[in-house]
Amino acid sequence: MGVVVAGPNILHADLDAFYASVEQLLDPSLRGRPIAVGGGVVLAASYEAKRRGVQGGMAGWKAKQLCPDLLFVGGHFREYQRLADEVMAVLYDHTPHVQRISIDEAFLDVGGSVHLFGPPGVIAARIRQRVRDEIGLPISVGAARTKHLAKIASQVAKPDGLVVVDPERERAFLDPLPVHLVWGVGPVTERKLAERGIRTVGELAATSDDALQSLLGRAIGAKVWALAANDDERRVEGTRRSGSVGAQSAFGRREPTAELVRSVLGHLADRVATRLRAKQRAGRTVTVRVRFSSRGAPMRAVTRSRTGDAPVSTTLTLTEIAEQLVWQALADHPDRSEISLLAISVSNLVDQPVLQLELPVAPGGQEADEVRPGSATGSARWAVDTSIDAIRRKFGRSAVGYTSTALSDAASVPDEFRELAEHEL
DNA sequence: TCTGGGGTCCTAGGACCC
DNA sequence: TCTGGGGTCCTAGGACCC
Repeated sequence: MGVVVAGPNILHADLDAFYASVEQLLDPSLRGRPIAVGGGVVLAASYEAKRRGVQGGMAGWKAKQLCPDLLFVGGHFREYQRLADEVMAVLYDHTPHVQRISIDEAFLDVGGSVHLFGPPGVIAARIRQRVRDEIGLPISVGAARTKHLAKIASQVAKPDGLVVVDPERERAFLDPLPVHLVWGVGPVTERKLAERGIRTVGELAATSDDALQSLLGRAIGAKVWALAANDDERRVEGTRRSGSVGAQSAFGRREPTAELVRSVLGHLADRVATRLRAKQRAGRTVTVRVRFSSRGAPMRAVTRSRTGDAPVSTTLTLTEIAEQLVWQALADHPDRSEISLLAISVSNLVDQPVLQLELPVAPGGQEADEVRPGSATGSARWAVDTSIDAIRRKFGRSAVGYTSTALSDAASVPDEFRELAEHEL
């Protein structure tokens, strides 16, 4: 009589060097060559480039230094979305329990599918084959008993591989791996652990929970320890609704003039508010971020936020609040003369159906509170915004809007890239 | 020649309430 | 003439993820 052990029913499927692989798919002359999507900054690098030390997020000039024959290609961002959606459709063919966690990766629970398709390893192989044959992209898959193990397995499987972690071999699989593969261990935590001589997951698991909590903080320490100890109870869920909506823009070193601040924030507020309205959401908290540029030293960013009583989703109101907050942040740092990035984020989201907002002015709503959708100003702004939304749906984003395109020359990333984020996963 | 854009979660201190 | 303890919300900063 043996103990029944759950099978490796959780799959983590992760497209390899996704943007770069799409470019190599679309243009066969790029195959086998070190390429990077982007320019000023590397958004994605092919494996040929990664082998030479090029990494995502790296400055373009640095990547070129490491790999002189690196080829920069502009991104086909709409293709990324389309192809990733096709891949997800293949995943859904094998189970309805798919949790997409980014454009190019997802967890699957195939426990209910084994009677149809065979054991998890067979399902994983089948998925990889179909994605390769039907779409033309390499995808790595990890199969294990928990999400954490499956995720690590897919990382170990890369590029273009499959790793199944047999439930009896989990400890042997985990112990020799480097700590940075544990979810939640980034560069800072990795360094702190290394200072204590902790480099492998096995060493991490052998450290006491208390010691980790005092080293890393209560929550992080407990979480990291639990994962290293192979105690992961998380289930594959549906895709969650996001708790905030934001946008940012980097524009190089600039003096924060009223014109610059107004035009950047107008553009950002337009993007954020449009997305909020499309989701029928609005948020009570507005947060802005200002990144100061400084020569030599690492860049410092500060945030300022304000939580109001009424949820915001109109472009003009969001612009006004953001402007006040940015000037507040600038006033707090009179020594800094140049900034390089502005961001707006709206959180504390609530549902705000269109119908509710189209109701007549609420009693007492005529007062000065411009934020309140029931007020005269709020209604007028809402009406303007929904008209613009409708025109754009019909004729495209550039058909009408609040702000000039003066800044688009300076934009380092095409709007298409930003739109990737606007697509609901 | 520094470093894109979209998110989540945690911490710590303070205000405020009971 | 001193001061409890818990809970919630807000703000700011930071680590981390893709």
